[in-house]
Amino acid sequence: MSFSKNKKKLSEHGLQLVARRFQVLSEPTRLRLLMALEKGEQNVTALVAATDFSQGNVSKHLGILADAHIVARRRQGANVFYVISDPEIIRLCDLICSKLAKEFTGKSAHFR
Amino acid sequence: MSFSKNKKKLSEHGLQLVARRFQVLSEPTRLRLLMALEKGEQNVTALVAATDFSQGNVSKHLGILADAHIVARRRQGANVFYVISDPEIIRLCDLICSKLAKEFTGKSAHFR
DNA sequence: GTAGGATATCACGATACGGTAATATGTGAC
DNA sequence: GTCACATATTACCGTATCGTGATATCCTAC
Repeated sequence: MSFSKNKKKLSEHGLQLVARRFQVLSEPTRLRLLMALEKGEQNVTALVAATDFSQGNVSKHLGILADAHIVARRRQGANVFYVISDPEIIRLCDLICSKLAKEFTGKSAHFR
Repeated sequence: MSFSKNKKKLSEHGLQLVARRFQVLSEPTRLRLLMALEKGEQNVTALVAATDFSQGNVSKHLGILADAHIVARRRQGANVFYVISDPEIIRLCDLICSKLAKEFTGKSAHFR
């Protein structure tokens, strides 16, 4: 794993950054929020309604996604709107998803 | 995030599977082992020597990677050889890595 | 059979993370 | 200014995970 197109070796710090990026994507709550954001930009209240998570919890996870530059914040009056700022992340999730689907003979057992 | 090419919604269970897959990739130790395995199939002893992790720790993490079908085990006498069974995972790591590199103005600050 | 190397597993303590509930901060209407 | 709404943050607890050290299992040579 070069983790780099020019085949340079990753430093310890670089490795931790990559690991951290994966970790941000490793929580069902955050993935659910990203799925909700696929429909487009939404404020926190809408995301709370869409996911049935608590407001504080949604806000916390959105903050984590924003810190990782996966979503972007935009304040508009009293509302804060979030939007997916890195669409490639979605392709990445789809890749994992289709990969997992192939690992099951009953492919659609976990999807509907 | 459809997480599926045919745009079907992910069930709760499916979501957890995707999250778990990302979680497996979210540990520096496991990423370092994958980097070592890029050179080709190796047994546990070689991986311990290459990484300076304890033998028990290496074995544990290899087991996690094997459970996720990212690496494959092959027993040969007293030795057990591991090999990357899903090369696409490496491309995925490289993608994240180059993505991170772009987020820093001093791109090569964390790589050498 | 025994001995030794290679690998896996177990028990433990430390640390990190997620969810909840409460509280704080920010914003616009008035 | 006050009030109400929207969002962020904090403190707490429960749980999961990591690394270590010791031990157990597996395999081969003899």
